[in-house]
Amino acid sequence: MVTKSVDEQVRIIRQGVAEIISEAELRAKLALNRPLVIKAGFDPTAPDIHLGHTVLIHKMRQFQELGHQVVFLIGDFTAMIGDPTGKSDTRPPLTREQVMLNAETYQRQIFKILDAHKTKVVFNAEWLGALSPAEFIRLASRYTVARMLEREDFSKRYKENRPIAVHEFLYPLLQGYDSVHLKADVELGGTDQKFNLLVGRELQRDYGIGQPPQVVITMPLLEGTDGVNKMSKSLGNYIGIEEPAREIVGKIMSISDELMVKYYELVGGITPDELDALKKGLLSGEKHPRQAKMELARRIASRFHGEEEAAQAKEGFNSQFRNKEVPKDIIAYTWENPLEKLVVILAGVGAIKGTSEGRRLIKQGAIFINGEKVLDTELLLPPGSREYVIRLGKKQYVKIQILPYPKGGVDIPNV
RNA sequence: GGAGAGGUUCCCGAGUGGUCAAAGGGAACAGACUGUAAAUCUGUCGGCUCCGGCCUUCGAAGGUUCGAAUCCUUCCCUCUCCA
Repeated sequence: MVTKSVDEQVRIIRQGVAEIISEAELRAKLALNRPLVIKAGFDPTAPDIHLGHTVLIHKMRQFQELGHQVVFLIGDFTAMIGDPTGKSDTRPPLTREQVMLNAETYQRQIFKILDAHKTKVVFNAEWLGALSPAEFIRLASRYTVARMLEREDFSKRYKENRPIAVHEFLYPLLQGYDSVHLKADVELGGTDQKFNLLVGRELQRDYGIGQPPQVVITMPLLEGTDGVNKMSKSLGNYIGIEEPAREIVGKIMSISDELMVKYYELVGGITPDELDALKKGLLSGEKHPRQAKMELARRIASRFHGEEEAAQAKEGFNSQFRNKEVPKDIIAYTWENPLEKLVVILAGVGAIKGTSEGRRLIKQGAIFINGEKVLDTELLLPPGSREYVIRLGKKQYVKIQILPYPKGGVDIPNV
């Protein structure tokens, strides 16, 4: 049921978007007062999704809350051809099994944001796989090479004499054909998808779907925790939504203040009014950025792990970093050879990569045993009944108990 | 089919016989400063180390040499241009 006025809807839809092509057309569609078909496509290449992916999903949720029909399209057909975006390494085409497995993961994860009952999940192999070669050629004939080269990615590569594989031209066409098939009213995508989304518009017109072509809405790409590059697994700057709550909280607390506002806007799940209030509060100094960030962290953590875990994560974070307390649940190890070097033990249990790293950390004053800074890189750890609580850097803690030789007889020096 | 360019440490990229574990930048890690902010500054950044060094690395395999990332041979891979 669509209940809100066009103006109200537009205000919510506009939150955080990069571009709407065009807003007038969007208004016209909204004025029809029927649930619109909102399409967003995802490649099932990622085995699990991170916060960056959820930008689109949050936008979908807003549409869903406004009473529209969101369609979560899994590009299983396109994924089996292979990834065409020249930026990444050529990926080996996925097998049917991998695609299905990844698709399942998607479904498990997206419904933490979307309402499963109101979401239509579709696979494009269903119709793309059914296209005959003749229909395929017909589809390819709808677009010219010159127009394809309008795409920034293509034209740049073309000018720079870098290769463009023929099948890469098919990608926008296939994606656009999805819009034809689904009779999409709106297609959502990242800003990097703009060209593809526009092709969908043209194809809809060309095929004549009996309604005005889709409105294109692009969303900004969410920067990762480094604040510079777009969030991606390969860059290691991502926040996975299935990561432990404490990880999510920790990572969000480490982002910059500017980025925090963007996160609020794109994945915070808040209304335009709430966003305005937040910005004002930060500007006037009424709201401390740290407090706002913690609220965001808790918000996001609780979405994926529930209130309770999020609250625990928050508490754990505060006690560790604010009150400088030793966290409660640190990994405990036992070590069976007494009189071993600390660096060897730490490497042995996997807390560090190798003894060289351990020596480096000690030299840099980053290792503490029971609160005391370790100064000697060759320090031996004597056995004892008590566990050593070892801190490495600011974040990492391990507990290690050194077992004495069963027969005894070894001198136990003091630390 | 013909001509040419190139594959260097996590990434980009310099290096064309010894002074090369290999410039510079980025990432990463640590320290200072803090709100575990960000930014900035400093340090580390192949492995091992008795801190003297030792071992392994420059697409792969051989070879020349006292000595090779650098020269030769073969092979694998990537790219461009011409047809």
